[in-house]
Amino acid sequence: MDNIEKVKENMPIEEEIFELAELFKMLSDPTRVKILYTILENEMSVGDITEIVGSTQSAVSHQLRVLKQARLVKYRKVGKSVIYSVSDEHVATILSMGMEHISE
Amino acid sequence: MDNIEKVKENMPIEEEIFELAELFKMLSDPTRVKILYTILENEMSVGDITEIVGSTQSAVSHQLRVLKQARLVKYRKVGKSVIYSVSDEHVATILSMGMEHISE
DNA sequence: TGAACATATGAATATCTGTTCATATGTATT
DNA sequence: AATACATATGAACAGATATTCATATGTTCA
Repeated sequence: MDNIEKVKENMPIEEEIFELAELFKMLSDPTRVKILYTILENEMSVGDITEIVGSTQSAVSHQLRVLKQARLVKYRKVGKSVIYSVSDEHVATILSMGMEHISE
Repeated sequence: MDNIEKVKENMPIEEEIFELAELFKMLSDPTRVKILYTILENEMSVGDITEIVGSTQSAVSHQLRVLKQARLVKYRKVGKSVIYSVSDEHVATILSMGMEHISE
């Protein structure tokens, strides 16, 4: 068996490759990364996230929707506010892996 | 000190956020992910990569350039061929962290 | 040197993405 | 009910991105 066949066999299937790329795509925008860091340890309202991230309310809301669809964040409603948090412990791990990589 | 201030203090600086997003952007395209999986364990010529990835030679070459600029891959020339490999052990870790995340 | 091969590159194009602006929706308060 | 507040949403736009096609560059071998 040559190398090419060996690699082909160990290659994740098309769908996994696609989903993986999709996951990283979620982390490929500075605004989204900031949002995730913001709510990594504390849940936060959209208003607070907006202030911390330093973008507009609309932009933040749009990005929260993207993150929500990817199931990277969850939310609960409290009165007029909507409070977001990271929905998955892996997110922190992946972010710090990445951070470790770039700080070298 | 309120929560907002606390989060702002722990937030990575703008440049780190940007670089981090940039790193993940490299992993946000299926073709690039496939290329990286291909050369994760064995170095491979562009021709072999092209066959494994199942794209065109040109597309693969363009993406290799992107990965090269991000210093995620390195290469050596052997005769007419150029042989690429992953330049950083972290890449494997980040990929499998991501893979672990999606397979749940 | 010339032909064949391997890879890189540039231009063009179609698609995707993030932001902005305006406004809608939903909730609390008076 | 009317107003103020918090968030979401849709359309439009500008910029980015991946692929394709054609071709250039560079290397080997006859």
